[in-house]
Amino acid sequence: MMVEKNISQAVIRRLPRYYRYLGQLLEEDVEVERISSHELSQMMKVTASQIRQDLNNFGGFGQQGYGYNVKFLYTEIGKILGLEQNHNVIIIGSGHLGQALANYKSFGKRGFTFTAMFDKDPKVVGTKVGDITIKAMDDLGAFLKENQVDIATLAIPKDAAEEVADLLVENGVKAIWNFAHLDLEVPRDVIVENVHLSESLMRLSYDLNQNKGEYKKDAYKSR
Amino acid sequence: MMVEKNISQAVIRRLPRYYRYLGQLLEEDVEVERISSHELSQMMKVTASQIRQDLNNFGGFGQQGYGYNVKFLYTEIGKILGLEQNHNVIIIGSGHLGQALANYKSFGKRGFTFTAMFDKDPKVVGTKVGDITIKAMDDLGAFLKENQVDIATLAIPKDAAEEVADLLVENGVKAIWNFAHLDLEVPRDVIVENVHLSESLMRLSYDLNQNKGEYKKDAYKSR
DNA sequence: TTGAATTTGAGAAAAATATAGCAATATTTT
DNA sequence: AAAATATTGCTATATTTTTCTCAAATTCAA
Repeated sequence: MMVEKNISQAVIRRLPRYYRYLGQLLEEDVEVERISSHELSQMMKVTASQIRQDLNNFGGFGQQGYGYNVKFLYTEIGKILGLEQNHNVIIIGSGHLGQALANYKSFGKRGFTFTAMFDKDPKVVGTKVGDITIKAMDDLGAFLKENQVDIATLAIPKDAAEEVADLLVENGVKAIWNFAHLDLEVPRDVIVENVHLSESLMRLSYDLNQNKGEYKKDAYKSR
Repeated sequence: MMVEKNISQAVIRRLPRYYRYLGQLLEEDVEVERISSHELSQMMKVTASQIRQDLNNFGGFGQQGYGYNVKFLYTEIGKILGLEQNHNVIIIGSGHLGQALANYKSFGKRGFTFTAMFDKDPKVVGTKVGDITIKAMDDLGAFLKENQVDIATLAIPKDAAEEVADLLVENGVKAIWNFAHLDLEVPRDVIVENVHLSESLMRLSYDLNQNKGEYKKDAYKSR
C-alpha cells in the first residue's frame, strides 16, 4: 500500500527555490557534480538540517559521505514539481501584466506552453502578442471545450475575475493562476494559486516601518 | 519600557488579507459597522481564534460582547502596515512588467507614489508611461542622490539585477521589491521582498500533479 | 588497506504556530 | 432591570515545523 504522508505547505513552498539553486549550479562554468546539504545550506542561507529533512519527504536522494548528485537531485525535484510534463496555459487579460507573463521565455523551458490569450476589449482582439493572436472573451467557453487547458491565468481586474473563474470551472479547468486581488470561490478540486502583488507590497511597507521604528505597539494598548 | 515582542512572519503575512477583507466590507453597499471574529472567520475561511490571536499581537482592538469596529480596525491595520505614510517608489525596467506595476492605480490609494522609471534601452528613454518619463539607467545614481526613494522595484532580467541592486544600496535605498529570479545579496538593514513568479507557477504545477495522482512518492524510495 | 573525515537519514528535542477553552465584560432581549 | 446571549483577550493545550543529534554508510588521505 502506498504511504500517504502529507507534505506540508512549508516544504512545498521551498522546493522551487532548491530547484533554482540546483539549476544555477548546473549552468555554472565548471559544472558541479555533487553537493552536500551543508554546502547548499551556506549558499541558500537555510539550515542543512532543513534541506535534508525537506528532501527526505520525497525519498532518499543522497548518499552518506558523498552528499547529493546535483543533476539527479535537480531532475527529481523537477519531477516532484511536475515540470517534466507539459502544461497548456492560457492567459485571460492582455494588459501589461498578461503580456509580461506571455513573454517569460523561461517558462517554456520548464514545460509551460502558452496556447491562447483572451481579452474583452474588441480593439485588441485579433492583434498579436508574440505568436499568439488575442481572442475575444466571448470565445473563451468554446475554446475551453475544444482545447486542453491545464492552467488558466487571470490577469484581469477583480470585478471581472469571479465571473471568468466560474466559466473556467464550468468548462473543466482545474488550475487557476490568479493575479486578481480577491479570493476566488471554486470547488475543492480546483487549485488556485494567488499572486497578490498588493499584499506583497504591503509586507514590504510593514518591514520598512519596523526598521524605521515608526510603529510603536504599545500605543494601541491605551486607546 | 517598551515591550519588544517579536511578531511572527506568519502573522505579518496574514495582515494584508485582513486589511483587504475589511476594506471590502467598508466598500459594500450597506456598510458594515461591526464584525465579530467569528463572522470574519467564516468569510475568510480561517479560525476565529487565529484572527483574535493575530490582532492581539498589536493591541486590543475589539470589545467583549460587541466585536470589532470595522472602520477602526481597518485604519489600525493600515497604520501597522505603514500605509498611512507615503512611500516614493521607483521602477527599474520599463518592460511589460514594469509598466503593469506602474499602472496599478490601487497602489496610489494606499500611499505608494511612483516617482520615476528607468531603463537601459536608449530607444525607450524619454518616452512616457502615464505621467512618468522614462529615464536612462545611467542617471539612476544621480537621481537617487537627489530624490527620496523609499522603495525600488526591480523589474529587470536576473543578469542585470545584482549590479543594479548594488547601486541602489550604495545610494541608500532601504527596500527593494524584487521581481528578478534570484536572491539579491544586500546588507542586513536593507529589506528585500521577492516576487518570484516562476516559483509560484511551479507550486501550482505541484498541486496539479498531486490532484492527478501522477506523482508517487514511493517510487523514489527504490531508486 | 586502514583510519580519519564526511555526510546522510531518521528519530528526538525544541521552537513556533494554531486551536481550544473560559473568565470577564459588553450587548441584547424580555 | 434582570436574565440570557454574545464576544473578546488571554491562558492553556495541541499541532506543526524546525533544529539537534548521532549511528550507519561512504569517501578520502596516507
